[in-house]
Amino acid sequence: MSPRGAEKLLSSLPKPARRGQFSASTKRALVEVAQELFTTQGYAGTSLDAIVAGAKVTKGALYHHFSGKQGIFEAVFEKVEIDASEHIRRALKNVRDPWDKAYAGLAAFLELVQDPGYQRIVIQEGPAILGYERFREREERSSYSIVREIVETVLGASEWELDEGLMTTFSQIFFGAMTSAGETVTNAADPQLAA
Amino acid sequence: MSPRGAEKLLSSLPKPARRGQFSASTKRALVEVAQELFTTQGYAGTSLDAIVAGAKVTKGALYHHFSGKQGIFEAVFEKVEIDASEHIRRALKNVRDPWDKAYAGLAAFLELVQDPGYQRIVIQEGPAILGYERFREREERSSYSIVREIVETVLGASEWELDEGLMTTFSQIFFGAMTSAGETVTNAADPQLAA
DNA sequence: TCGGCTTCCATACCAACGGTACGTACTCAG
DNA sequence: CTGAGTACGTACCGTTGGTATGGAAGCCGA
Repeated sequence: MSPRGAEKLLSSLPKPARRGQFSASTKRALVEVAQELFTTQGYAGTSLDAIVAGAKVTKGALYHHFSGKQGIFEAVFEKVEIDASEHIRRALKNVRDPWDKAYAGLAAFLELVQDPGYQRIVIQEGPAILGYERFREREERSSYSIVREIVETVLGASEWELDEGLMTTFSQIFFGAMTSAGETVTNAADPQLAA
Repeated sequence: MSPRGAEKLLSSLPKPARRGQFSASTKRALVEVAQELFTTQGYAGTSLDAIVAGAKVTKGALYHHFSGKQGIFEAVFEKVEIDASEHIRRALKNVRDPWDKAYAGLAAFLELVQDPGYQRIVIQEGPAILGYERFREREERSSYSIVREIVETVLGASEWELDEGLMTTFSQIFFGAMTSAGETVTNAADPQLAA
């Protein structure tokens, strides 16, 4: 029954759909659909065909804007991280006291790791897809830098002498602890202990 | 043109290779080759054809012993984790003092995360392949349980009153911190600070 | 306004992959 | 000797990521 030949000529009006005037938004549409699918189905479970179908375009469009599957994942990853750091910075906006700031940041972070999108794309699949090096690199430019910032503020407010390298180390360890703590379902005892 | 019938009568005997008497070792051979390839090429970069070629068998054999690609990865993952916990337990064997024990365990763990195999299979690709839940589950049964053990010893030796839930939380956070600390290339300052 | 260049995208197609169906050689209990 | 079960091999399929080709729409200098 060779399925070859007689295709879906009935494809209806192929729809110019999005052309020309929508050209710029095509990229955004692709990223949004990809984010949704990557979050729900995972990276391997999401096919490019599914992405382009959801965005109402074809693979030609995808490969025009991105380098490939990794490329569009990277774009999604970046978007998620940007949203994340914005989320945290919003929570820190109106807090002045260093310790309160640390607490607010921690609370916001714990909210973050609760989000399925962040969890799957950043924590779970990020390292495997981007490679560990690039993953850490990205992380440092977003959430970690915030942690570092807060640690600096807190330690700077105290009267301890602060060694540069020591502070970096402390930030990293504390960041790891926070991630781990966030993973355990946020029971109320955690923040107090971590603090 | 039913391909049924006239098959490859010319199949020649392509080497019985490993049959019958090696039957049990076939599984081990597959796991070993898979471990090597997963470590060097990564999960996605390793094809089943490459694995079975390296083990001198065919896909039929692989699918006889394992449920699929995920199945054989899981076997490799398990092996790596077992080797890892053995590595740590060996380092703890002759140490009696609680604090020395903690230090020895930490040193062994830092050695561990330096190993490319552990790094790639467990840290990097493990979560993405097995899913985060199953990954954590496995982790808890191996390295984490050791941490917990040590923490219990140390805190038990001190004169602090120890709350069960609090100790669990502390163990988890400390475990996260250790992982994070291990990730930063082991500079000599780390162990002292963590202690 | 006309050709050429670039951006943006659709269509057709391919090689490779994971997975399956089925056949076959071997072992062993009865 | 025979039947069931194990341990594979082989051919094949559907889907996938990726590419080659080319066409329509907008700038753009002449």
